[in-house]
Amino acid sequence: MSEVEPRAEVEPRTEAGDVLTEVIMRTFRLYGGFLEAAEVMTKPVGLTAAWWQVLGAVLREPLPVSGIAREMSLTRQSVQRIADLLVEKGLAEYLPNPAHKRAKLFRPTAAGYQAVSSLAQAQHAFTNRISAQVDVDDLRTTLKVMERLVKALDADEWPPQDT
Amino acid sequence: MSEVEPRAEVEPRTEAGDVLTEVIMRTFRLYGGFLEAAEVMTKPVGLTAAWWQVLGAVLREPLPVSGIAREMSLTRQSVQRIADLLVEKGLAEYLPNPAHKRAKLFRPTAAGYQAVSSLAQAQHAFTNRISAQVDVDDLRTTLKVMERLVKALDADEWPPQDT
DNA sequence: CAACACTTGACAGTGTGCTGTCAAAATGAC
DNA sequence: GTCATTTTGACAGCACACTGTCAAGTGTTG
Repeated sequence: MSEVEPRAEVEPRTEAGDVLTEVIMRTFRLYGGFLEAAEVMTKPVGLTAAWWQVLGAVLREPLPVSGIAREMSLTRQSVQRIADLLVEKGLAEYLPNPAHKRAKLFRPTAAGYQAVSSLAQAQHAFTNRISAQVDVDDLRTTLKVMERLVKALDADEWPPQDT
Repeated sequence: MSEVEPRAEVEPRTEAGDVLTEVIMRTFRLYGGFLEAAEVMTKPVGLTAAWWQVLGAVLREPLPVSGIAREMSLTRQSVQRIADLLVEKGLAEYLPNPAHKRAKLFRPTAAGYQAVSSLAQAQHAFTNRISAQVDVDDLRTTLKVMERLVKALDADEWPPQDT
């Protein structure tokens, strides 16, 4: 066929690539929609989506702030701010950490547990309601594809070609 | 069957609901991943993901800031800030609007067009690369499901039951 | 034309996440 | 035990999107 032209090489847009572009746009819309739904759910309980997430990370066992950040791949600083707010609102508390003098353990209070468990209710109602409107097998396929995509993205540190 | 117990009614967690919960978590991860990819792509061009989005909205025809905001369901204020920055960087400009004295028309400059078109290249390379790692039919199914979910979310303004 | 409602840009403030820097505490190597 | 490295919390600053308020401009209606 024709020779390679290394400079003017125009990327040819595959069909799969076009579908993925559409998927990406839906991902953004869904992200917004799910976030909004989370805010609707959390409002009556007096939380925000972010607080819910942080509180949810320490339901099973207390963790230092930096540990929470690591577990959900956020920065210490973001989690710290929210954790302080949660303590201020009485939904969580800091415990002395026998293993580390600075890194106090973070844990929900009774009020915190109660808020989260009532949110779990709302969340199940929500996911049941929405998922009832799609084919379950297709939904499983979707989950499988999304897992593949997450993996592909993680592996795609955009290796600068052949270096 | 058993009578209705309107108060203590515990939501029973359907299987589809559980799958959707997983899908939601992947949605958040993918959102983060795609956003990061966009930032990697835009950095060499001197843009950010948000700037790209705003610039992309006026490729075909100039629009006032409020029109852009409306088209991409953002607030006027967010778009205004970015539009001002883009003008400051010489990537876009304001034109007098014959139809409205205050609402100037926003449009990319030649430099802006060039930046966006080079980004289109990078974006195609990216989507081709990633989409090659999943089954195309499954990807189409995913798109279909996501469209259904977007629709379901939009319709789910959480109508307070029967009011 | 006058009075009204709506749109628009400007300005101020909030929430969420990020990066960067610093010092104290903990850890690991020697 | 000592010293360099890493982890951690605290503090400061930035990007992005939001809400709310105000005045100027536009349009609609009587």
